[in-house]
Amino acid sequence: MNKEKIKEICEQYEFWNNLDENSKNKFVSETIIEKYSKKQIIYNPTQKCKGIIKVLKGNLRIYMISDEGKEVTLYRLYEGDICTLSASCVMEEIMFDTFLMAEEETEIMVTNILFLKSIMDKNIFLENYIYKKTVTKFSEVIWNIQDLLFTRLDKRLALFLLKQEKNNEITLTHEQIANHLGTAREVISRTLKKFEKEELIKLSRGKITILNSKKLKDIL
Amino acid sequence: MNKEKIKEICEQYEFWNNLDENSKNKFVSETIIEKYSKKQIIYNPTQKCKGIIKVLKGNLRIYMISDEGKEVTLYRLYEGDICTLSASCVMEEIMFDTFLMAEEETEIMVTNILFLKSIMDKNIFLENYIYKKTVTKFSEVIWNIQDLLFTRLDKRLALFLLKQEKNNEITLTHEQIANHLGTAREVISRTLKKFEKEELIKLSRGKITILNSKKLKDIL
DNA sequence: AAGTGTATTGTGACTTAATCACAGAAAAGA
DNA sequence: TCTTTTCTGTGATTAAGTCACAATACACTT
Repeated sequence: MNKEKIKEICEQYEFWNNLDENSKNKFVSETIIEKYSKKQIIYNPTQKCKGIIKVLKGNLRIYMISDEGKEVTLYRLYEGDICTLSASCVMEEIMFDTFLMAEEETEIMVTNILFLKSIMDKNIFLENYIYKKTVTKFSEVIWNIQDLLFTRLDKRLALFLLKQEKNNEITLTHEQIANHLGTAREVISRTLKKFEKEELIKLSRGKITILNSKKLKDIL
Repeated sequence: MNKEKIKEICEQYEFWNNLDENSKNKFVSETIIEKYSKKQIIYNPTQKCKGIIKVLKGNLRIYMISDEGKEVTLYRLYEGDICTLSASCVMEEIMFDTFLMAEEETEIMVTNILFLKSIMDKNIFLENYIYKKTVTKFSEVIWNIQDLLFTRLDKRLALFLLKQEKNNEITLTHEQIANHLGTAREVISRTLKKFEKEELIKLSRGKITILNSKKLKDIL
């Protein structure tokens, strides 16, 4: 019965109709559902490669770790998204190690990498699908990094607040915001304090209230 | 006779044997050789898409320009390298604009994009080749940016000097070095001056001489 | 050889952001 | 209520980018 659900989701893959009947069946049987709890690491470079992941519930963070131990978030995946970096061992072009963590209670569907490898040699449609998805995400990463390099932090923060806001409220800690924007918590705290002094927002523990979204937009 | 040379180079493409005879001939006839002088812009986003480029001589710089007009170099291509970003219009996944400039006297081979588009729909091997090459370069970009984000400038500069050195000499201006490392000229000048005071290098106009490469390596 | 213009380098002053090191406040748990 | 943990605030310091301009070296003319 679980397999039925898996099959249904697998059939949505663009390359699905380019697989032969045999491969289709094997694909489903080589695909499993896994559940992870908040902050649990799904994949790290010391483990053997995992395979293609599809997010069914929750969200994932893909990040790198520098020599000094600092993390850079490359991107996040949400419900319905596909992760190919967890299958990076089939792409010899990729020369850096990534980590994968569940940010929330998360449910994913994983297709075994050895199986994928075995059909990729015969099926270029699958290979192409993986590379295409990877280009999409890398393009996103490069775009974000250019923003990070060139846009002042107050602008980025203002934009982030406006994007996250629901009913003029953002329920995130400064730590979490810093993590999303790729900076340090203190910097966020200070900038938020500056916004508060200008009466653009009101701060409280774990929550930010937007008081003047017009002026906040002016920062952009 | 020029076409003979072009054909010869085209035959090295990995996807070549996956083209039919007709496409092979058309491919050659749709491929031309172009020459550019130093600092000449080969491609900018306002132009229509160019096509796949192979560098025959010289080198290219691929870069983005921020809203405020600042440049970020994504990567450079040298003899034998292939540029797929100049064909980014066939990859809808790419969401940023890039520029292409000849850094030296440069000779390139360009295959017309409209022709490529027409066979890409029928030929997944070509499509896959382009995506694969793009992943390779993007992987490099992400790697470089992580270095830029996390490694101190003096380290990166020391490494750069050691890499560029020929007979303990580097014949580049501070401006050029800054451009390679993605920073400002003043910062390079100051850091070099610091190195000179520590007697690691000797500075002269347009030239840097390494005096103590051991100590320079210690910085890393 | 002197004069002129351009490219290159040097440097002080200032700003932004990252980092370190705490202190204090708020919430959660026992 | 007391204790512990999480979150926030803030000063001090440092790295790097930015602005503005001075000083030098070289190339080219006359």
